[in-house]
Amino acid sequence: MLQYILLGLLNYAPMTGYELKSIIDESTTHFWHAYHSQIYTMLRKLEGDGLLTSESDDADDKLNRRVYHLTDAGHAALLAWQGQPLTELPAIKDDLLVRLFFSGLRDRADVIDELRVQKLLHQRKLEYYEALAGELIARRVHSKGGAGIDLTSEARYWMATLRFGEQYERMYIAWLESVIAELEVTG
Amino acid sequence: MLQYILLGLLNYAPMTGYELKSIIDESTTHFWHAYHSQIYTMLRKLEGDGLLTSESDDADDKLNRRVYHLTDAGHAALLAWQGQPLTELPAIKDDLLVRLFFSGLRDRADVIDELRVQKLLHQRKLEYYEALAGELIARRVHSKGGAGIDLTSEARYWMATLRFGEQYERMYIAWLESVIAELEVTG
DNA sequence: TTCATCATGTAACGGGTTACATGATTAT
DNA sequence: ATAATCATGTAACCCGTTACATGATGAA
Repeated sequence: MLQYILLGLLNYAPMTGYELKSIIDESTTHFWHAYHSQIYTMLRKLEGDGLLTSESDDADDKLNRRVYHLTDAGHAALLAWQGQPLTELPAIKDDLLVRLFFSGLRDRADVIDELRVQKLLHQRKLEYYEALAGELIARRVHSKGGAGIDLTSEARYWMATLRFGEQYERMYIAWLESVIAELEVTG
Repeated sequence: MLQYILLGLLNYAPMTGYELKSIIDESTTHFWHAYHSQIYTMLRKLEGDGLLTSESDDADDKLNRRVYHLTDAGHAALLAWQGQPLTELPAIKDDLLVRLFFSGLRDRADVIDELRVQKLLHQRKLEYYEALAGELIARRVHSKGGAGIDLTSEARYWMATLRFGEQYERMYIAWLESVIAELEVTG
């Protein structure tokens, strides 16, 4: 999956690995994160496969910046991936649910404490998403000066993933509250 | 994480790898799945670490069934894991969100088709969860013959993870519907 | 007898995670 | 000066995934 994220971002503009990492950390990281060690390794691999080219431009650039560009083959690979729609459900892996599943042995108070910490973390994440959505909208208003009609097609999809994040966090918080309430009330 | 699932299940009763796999496929698989190749390998490892013992009982058992038991050290490891509460958010990895994020280049109709397929899959999953919840409740009613008051502490937590699954699917379906609606309406 | 299910393993490969490693530039 | 940030890599380890491999039992 990481390879398609890199191809997808480089389709917007040529970039260095560092820039790719920064953009990922502000966007896809919420549904697909990656370490810089993975990114640099994958960029070299994609270059080897002919999907990218790189230039370590300017002899006077002592930072060894390496700028990657999408090749025609890379663009084709991106389109090919998009042409094969997902027909399965993405799997969930969630440590907290595993822990909760086996919590029959634990002190109820300890379980409640852990759930309360999770609730706080999810509330913070929700606030972060809401701030991000606000920025995206502000940027659009600023560049267009009008009411919210003409999102570019990219921004429309970015907003959709952000709304997912918000609704996911709201669902998670509501669920945590219901579990906490049930554990608190019953003897 | 798999190791704690195995320790947690063997805390209920001694079992074979095959039985563990079957139980996982009906319970934790919704938030943590595992292949049989992983399970058998991990069981051997945990035995090597002294957390489990195994007996390939009965010389007349030609199926080579190997029954695993939790040791005292294994029980202690389970409690130690439970004693260190989660203080981070479990990461999300979701292919569909990656695909949607980069869908600006695609035909809107293709995107809508893919989202509709996802909606169907999530609806099926939701129905599956609802059926499972019904079974859990029926089993409780049957064993107690009365109104829903005395879930064992285990069943209470199992139901909580099931409710998570239901609410997750409902949130996902509602979100898909909103994205589909937005894509259908706008030119 | 043949198929589904029971039952247990190994091997190869790929991807994720942590740690190691180095050095330049910019702001305080 | 010194810390934060920019910038790029390698290596070891662990885990997940797919495929290979074998054989017994029970039901149709």
